[in-house]
Amino acid sequence: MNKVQTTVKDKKALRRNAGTVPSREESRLANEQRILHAAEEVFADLGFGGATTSAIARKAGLPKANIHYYFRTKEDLFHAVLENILKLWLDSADVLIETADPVDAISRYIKSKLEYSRNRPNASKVFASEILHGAPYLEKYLRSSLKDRVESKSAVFKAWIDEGLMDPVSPEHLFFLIWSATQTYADFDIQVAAVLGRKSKPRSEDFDLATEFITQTILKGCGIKSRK
Amino acid sequence: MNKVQTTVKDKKALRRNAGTVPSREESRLANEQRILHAAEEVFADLGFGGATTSAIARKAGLPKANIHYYFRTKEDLFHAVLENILKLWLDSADVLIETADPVDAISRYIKSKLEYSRNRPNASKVFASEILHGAPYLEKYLRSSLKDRVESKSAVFKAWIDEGLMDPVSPEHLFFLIWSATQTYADFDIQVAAVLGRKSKPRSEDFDLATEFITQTILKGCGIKSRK
DNA sequence: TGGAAATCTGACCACGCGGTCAAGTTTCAT
DNA sequence: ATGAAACTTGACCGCGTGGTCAGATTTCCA
Repeated sequence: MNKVQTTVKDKKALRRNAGTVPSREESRLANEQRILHAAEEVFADLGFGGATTSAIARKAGLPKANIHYYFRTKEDLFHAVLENILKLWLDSADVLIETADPVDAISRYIKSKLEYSRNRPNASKVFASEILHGAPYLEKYLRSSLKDRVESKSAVFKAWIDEGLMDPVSPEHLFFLIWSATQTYADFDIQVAAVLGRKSKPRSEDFDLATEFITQTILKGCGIKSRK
Repeated sequence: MNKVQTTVKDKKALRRNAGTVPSREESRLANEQRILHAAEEVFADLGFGGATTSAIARKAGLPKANIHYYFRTKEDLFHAVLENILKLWLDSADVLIETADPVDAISRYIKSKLEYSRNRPNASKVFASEILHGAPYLEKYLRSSLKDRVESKSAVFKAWIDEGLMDPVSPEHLFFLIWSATQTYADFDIQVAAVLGRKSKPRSEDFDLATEFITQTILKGCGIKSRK
């Protein structure tokens, strides 16, 4: 009862002795991640308006008040989820550089977009839902960062066009086509599954076929040629 | 005060004399339409969970209780909106018939899908939002009517493939491509507008360019040939 | 022209929501 | 060892929501 150091009434101390107790910072980060993950799922299922903080808390296995300790308001939490997703979105176009081989670069881009749809469907849905409902939070970002990004990557397409490596298509609309064609397998997975007769989610082989089909159609449709 | 027949305290009677009073049925239908229209807009903006019946009532210019007189619950109203939209969706694939000219039929199909995106963006958004969030109401329909529809129209594509009029692509995935490529101009109009530097909505000329680009890319990408 | 049926609406209600708070417990630098 | 700061959480609150209802008004046809 008075063994000060070794008493076992403290679960944390027990785990610490097993070498598993997280430090303050570790557990803070871990909790934030749990909350963000749970929130992503709930927002994807119910939308911002339909989601409740208590549903998120339940899914994260924490009391509701704890959610509000880490994220002041439901809106703050939603924004944090979106920020997380944006990073993934931005980086994917990095394969598109002027000196790359067009066939190679575009194939990779489509492939990575589809892998994202397969691996992070909830992230894709939250993002889609935000834009669908008028992007009240993201609009600024869309008009600045994304627009700049697209402009700079459009220059790559234009260079390829000048080199005769692809047909003179509108780079912006080509982006819209690639984005929509690939994200539809995440955002509308229920529809895809229904049409293909899958029980719930599209299968792995459906994604493979989609990759093949979209890649071939766009390469051929835009007359994209290899340097080799 | 006792002029029984001609008293003017009754606005409806006044209008009736001007030949404009709607009958009971007319006004019922008119009200239903007003409510459905307002609801479509609010659901598109806020999603099912974010929409409120009083916001819908305000937009329709009717007291909230009246909304509940015509549609018992918010869910009933949402379903009514969806049913309305489904009709439009189903009919659009009618141009795809075996004896048609492939280039012609697919061009028309893409064109009509894009016109729908331009003219009824809110309808498209409500539909998208429902599927995005797991299609709790539409799932049955997706797995039956839509699947049947796609299967029967896939047969048309297969016949064309056998005739050597197009490459041997997966008809289902071709549908996914056409749907996503065209609907993105309604569902993600804010993103399209932002990237193209438009103030709010994409312009008419953006839709024209999109039509041209998508049609050409898919025709060429799938090697679709004309009978002529 | 009477009165049943349909339509309209202001006032109301129970409920669940986002958010707060005070009283704890745990951590950790000193 | 200490105590300030960080974290945890059950209990609570005001508000706006979806939905109800009773009573007034209008329509319509027998």
